[in-house]
Amino acid sequence: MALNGQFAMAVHILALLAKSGDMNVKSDCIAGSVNTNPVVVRRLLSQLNNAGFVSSQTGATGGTRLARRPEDIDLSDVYRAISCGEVIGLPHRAPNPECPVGVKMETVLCELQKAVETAVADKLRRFTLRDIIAMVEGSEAPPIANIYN
Amino acid sequence: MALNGQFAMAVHILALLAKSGDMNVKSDCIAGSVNTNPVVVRRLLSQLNNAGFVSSQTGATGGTRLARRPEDIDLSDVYRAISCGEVIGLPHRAPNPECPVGVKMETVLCELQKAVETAVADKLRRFTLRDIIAMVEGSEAPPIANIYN
DNA sequence: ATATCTGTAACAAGTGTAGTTACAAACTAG
DNA sequence: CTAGTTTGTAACTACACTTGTTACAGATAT
Repeated sequence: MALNGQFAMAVHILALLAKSGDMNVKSDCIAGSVNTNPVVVRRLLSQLNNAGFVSSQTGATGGTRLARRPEDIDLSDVYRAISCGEVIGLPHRAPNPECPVGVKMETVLCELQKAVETAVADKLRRFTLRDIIAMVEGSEAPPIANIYN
Repeated sequence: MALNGQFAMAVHILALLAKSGDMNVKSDCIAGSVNTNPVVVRRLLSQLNNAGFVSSQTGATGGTRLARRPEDIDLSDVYRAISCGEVIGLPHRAPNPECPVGVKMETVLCELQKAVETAVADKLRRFTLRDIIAMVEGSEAPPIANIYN
């Protein structure tokens, strides 16, 4: 399974909150849309809260709402806030230290990893939450075409 | 753990083979450098063989060698050949079909996934196996600086 | 006070990867 | 042709990670 199904869920949740404006949305309600358990939602909301994207209230009329404007949240921020796995995973066991190639490969792969991670962040930075809800709302001719640049 | 530790290992192996030229390299030897089990190496070599990157021989003087020139193999090909997981994983459970936002999110996230996957491939395409061994060999001033563009 | 919701801990279940052993098939050398 | 070596692959175990679920304490509005 995907390491970062969490990221997809986070975007889903944030879009939901963005569309709800100032209203407090309950984890039960979110879970209904995402089709999962409320606790799973709250676990993720906890991370989004720490990152300052949302703010939650306990109690009878509690729930969660967006803490920033949708145009001020871009997906690279979200990607960073959610502890996703790395795009290019490095091996668990380090290479044989007695093999000169192996030792060098370790640093090369590490640089490569950073390069790819940067490319992903650059791409995600092009999308704000506002763009996402525009895509969700516009049934015809969504700005999805702009994705490929 | 990382879904695609396999990709890192594939690059390591291919670099090793590239440096060995026409010589057959045994899975035991590769496993020694990567620091893992020969069978794990052979499993991965099997995928690289299917993709046409390497060719193997059984028997006494057997082993594996590169089937193409290092400058004709780029890392996006390798990434595609190795069955890595997706960069952005989509949720296993589909969203609630009765939630209009959820349904729309599914397609938006799918487009987003494709966009990121494309960005990764574009970045990896910039590196051939020849570039990788240049990085491994050059102890000073490797072309790693070129990674960030 | 009571009802309701969040935050978090704890646990079970399912899944995937890595490591390992074992063995058949293929091939070379003498 | 026989003996030795190596690949290719199946089967199994161990480990780690993610998700789903239950349970409950703390906070808050009515």
